[in-house]
Amino acid sequence: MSKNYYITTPIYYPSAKPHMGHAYSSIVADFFARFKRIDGYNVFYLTGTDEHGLKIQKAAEGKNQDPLDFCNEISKTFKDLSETLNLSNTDFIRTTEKRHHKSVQNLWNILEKKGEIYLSKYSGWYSISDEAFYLEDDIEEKNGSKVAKLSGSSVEWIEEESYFFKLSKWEDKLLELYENNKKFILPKSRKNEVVSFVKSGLKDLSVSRKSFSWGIKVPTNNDHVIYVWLDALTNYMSALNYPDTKNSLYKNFWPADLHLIGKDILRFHAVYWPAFLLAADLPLPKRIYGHGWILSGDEKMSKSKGNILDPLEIINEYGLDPLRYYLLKEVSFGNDGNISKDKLISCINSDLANNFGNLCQRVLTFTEKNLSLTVPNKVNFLDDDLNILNNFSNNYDKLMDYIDNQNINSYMNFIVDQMFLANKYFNDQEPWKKKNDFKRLNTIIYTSLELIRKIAILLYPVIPYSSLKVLNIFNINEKKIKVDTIKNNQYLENGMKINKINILFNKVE
RNA sequence: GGCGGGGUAGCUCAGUUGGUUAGAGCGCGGGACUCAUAAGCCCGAGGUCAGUGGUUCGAUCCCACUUCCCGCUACCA
Repeated sequence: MSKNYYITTPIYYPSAKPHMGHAYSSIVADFFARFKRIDGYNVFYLTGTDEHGLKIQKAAEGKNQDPLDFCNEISKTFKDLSETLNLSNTDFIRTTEKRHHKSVQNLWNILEKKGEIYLSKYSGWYSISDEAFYLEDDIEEKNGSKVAKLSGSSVEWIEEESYFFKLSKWEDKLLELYENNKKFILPKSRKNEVVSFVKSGLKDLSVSRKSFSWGIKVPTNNDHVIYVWLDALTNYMSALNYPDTKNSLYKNFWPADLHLIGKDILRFHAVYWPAFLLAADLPLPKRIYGHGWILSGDEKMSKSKGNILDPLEIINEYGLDPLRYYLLKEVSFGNDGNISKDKLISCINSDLANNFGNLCQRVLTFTEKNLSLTVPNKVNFLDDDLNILNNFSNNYDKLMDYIDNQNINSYMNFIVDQMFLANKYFNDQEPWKKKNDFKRLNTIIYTSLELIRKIAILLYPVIPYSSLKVLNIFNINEKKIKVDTIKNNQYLENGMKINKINILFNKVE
């Protein structure tokens, strides 16, 4: 049986240009997608844009534009970002596409037919400027009019006809799901939040709006537009040609293995989405991972603070792979992380240039001078060689486990440890003093080349461009990369001609 | 307010199912080497593991309290 893996990013809301948070989600997802591919999986990696809703409609009106034209423009910036980030996504879905409309309306019809959706009235105190409803407790009387305590903006009583989804009905089933499937929501701290939220009681969810029109129409009542989250979440199935559940994409890839999302949209994915699917009697995704935010310094990036780090600017200045490497290694995955130029530069110089880049350089130059760029023959491993080479086979299962638990940091730590050890190995073996002992010299070089190969393979999901440059030394192209070859200590063919490379990472002064 | 998470070296973070000298990277000080992007390697300085009390032969790790930080507490997404 072939192994399949389906991973998704959130679909991004294109009310403004992409920022570091979008880049982060996408890069992390790309890391897993690429890893699974070199581990022999068929991978479907989906990203896209979520284009409906009042905000978009208003933003378009503000620019005197048709909403779709407006979305076309901004969606393209997200698509461009995918290219810039070197994402290996299989598809890019937009909720304004026909295939998605069909999919959402189908899901709606099922839910309505099953009696999971009913027509009623939504009412409450609404603040137009806050775009939010408030509870009785959250408003107060001021100068004779009702205002929201938090914002002080005036509220009015609004009643609107709306369809409701019977969310309350699924409370126990959801709790059961979280209980039986301990890793359905990760990290654990976020799971606790969701559980306590559901335990506190679920109310039925309003899933249609009459107050604006930019969205997918309720099939049985065109006065209503389907609630953006019911719309948006369904994208994960639309891309697999749902409602055609017989086609190979759907059959191979649904349910998703991993919905990777930011912590701010956890509830929609961990509560509403499984409830919709349960109600429609469809299989549930296997895992929801809510990652943290990328902060600038210690603060949330914001225009007023002037501390926004635009991913495109960073990439222009320092390159893509350094950014990818930084986000994956330096951010404690699951928690909020920091990025600053100083930290990025320090990371580039010490890890990429001085450590790994220089390792490649010293070994290759040495091979050039002493073996005319060929893989040595007559290799005879001693314990010193095997000790370090075997780290990869000895820790192989652990590495797989890290990936399956989204333990990116342990994975990265392993790589960094091997970089240090490889440099130390080369240092301790002092091949420059072994010019009279060819057998030993050859073995040291062979071992060093193997170490570079193994490290580069593990780095492929992290920094694909740079990894491929390194692997090209050994004529290993992208299609030939298989992660399990890191268990092989003699993958490199004796006598094979190898290719020189330029400086891999330039230091930033 | 309620529920949850957290406060570990100058900085960013690991870790301990309780057990002799608490870890890594970066930064800092010193040393030996020279294949290499003056990179790499070795050695070192630096922590009352937030505070107080308790359980225990023994707590950074368990319990209680105190204090500080953060998240969630539903229909903007």
